Amino acid sequence: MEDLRDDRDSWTSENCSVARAMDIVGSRSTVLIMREALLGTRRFDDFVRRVGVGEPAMAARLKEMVAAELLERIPYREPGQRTRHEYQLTRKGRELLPVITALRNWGDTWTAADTGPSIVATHHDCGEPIRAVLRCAAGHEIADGDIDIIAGPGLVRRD
Amino acid sequence: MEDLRDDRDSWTSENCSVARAMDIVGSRSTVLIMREALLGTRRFDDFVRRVGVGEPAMAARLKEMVAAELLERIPYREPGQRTRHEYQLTRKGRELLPVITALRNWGDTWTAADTGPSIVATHHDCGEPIRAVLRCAAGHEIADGDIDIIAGPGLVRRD
DNA sequence: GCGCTGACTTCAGCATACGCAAGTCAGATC
DNA sequence: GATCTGACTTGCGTATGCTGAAGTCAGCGC
Repeated sequence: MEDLRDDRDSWTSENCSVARAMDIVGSRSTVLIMREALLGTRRFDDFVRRVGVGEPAMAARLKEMVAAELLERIPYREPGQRTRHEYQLTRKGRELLPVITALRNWGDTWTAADTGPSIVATHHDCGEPIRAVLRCAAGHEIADGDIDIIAGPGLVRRD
Repeated sequence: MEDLRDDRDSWTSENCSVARAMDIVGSRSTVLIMREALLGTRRFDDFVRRVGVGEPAMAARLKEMVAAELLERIPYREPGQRTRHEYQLTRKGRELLPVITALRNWGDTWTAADTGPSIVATHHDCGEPIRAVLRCAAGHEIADGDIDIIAGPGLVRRD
């Protein structure tokens, strides 16, 4: 099987999933909102306070994220309160957890404060810390050089 | 063990590894340059052509990334050519692979073109496709609700 | 029907990111 | 010493992201 890296100029980066993903979650505040949402935050002013971004920016970001279907705007009502709206993660949003986790792992390793990480995600069943790792569909763990890059159905070749 | 999500307002998001990571790799073009670097690209004009960003932006980005120690600027010389410089991944840069992979997985699933993904990373030994997954240090695979969030040494509490 | 509150919106103003076009610069080839 | 080329830099103009301060709006409690 030919490895695409051997002839990098025979194909283009049109139709790149990384680029399309970055068009959606490419800004700093969007990622930090996802971090908070994955920690359970749902309300506008909690997002504002915990992410540390201003109200206008937050309103704009949340609107984008609802449009991108990362979040859903859902009415709720507490007893004796009027109807309000909260922002719940969709499945599409929840599935960004490996991205955020990988980012947190990397940040913990390479940009750590001298005090160490502030929070640790652990496995509920055994208490061991959780990391994002590479694994193949057969269950093997992937070491650094063990990867081939092959053509998918959407590859755009150049000739 | 107390789960920090139960009392989200008792601690702050200062010292957040995700935020610090985003300060370094938070822009679209930085991520796309990392994608190319992980595919083996090393030279200035190859980056310009393959990432699809202009020369001024590329020069600025590469300079930042060298300063952030994601890339190293290394002199090389081809026979009959003058000395030039290429950009090689450092270990710090190479360890962003799980982040990029998680992002590509997510993009393939949720933003796919109708044609399907353009490239697939496979395990060299068995040929199966590779994904970024969550795993705990004891080797268990992590399902969606199986995560606790506990305090790390660097947590900043609010009182 | 008035105040309160959470959830926004509106309005400057600034900083960064990017594009395009053109210019520079160093050194190997001729 | 003129030419060529890869690797940038300079100089614009535009778009996006953010901040801070102030204003709006929809009800529930009184």
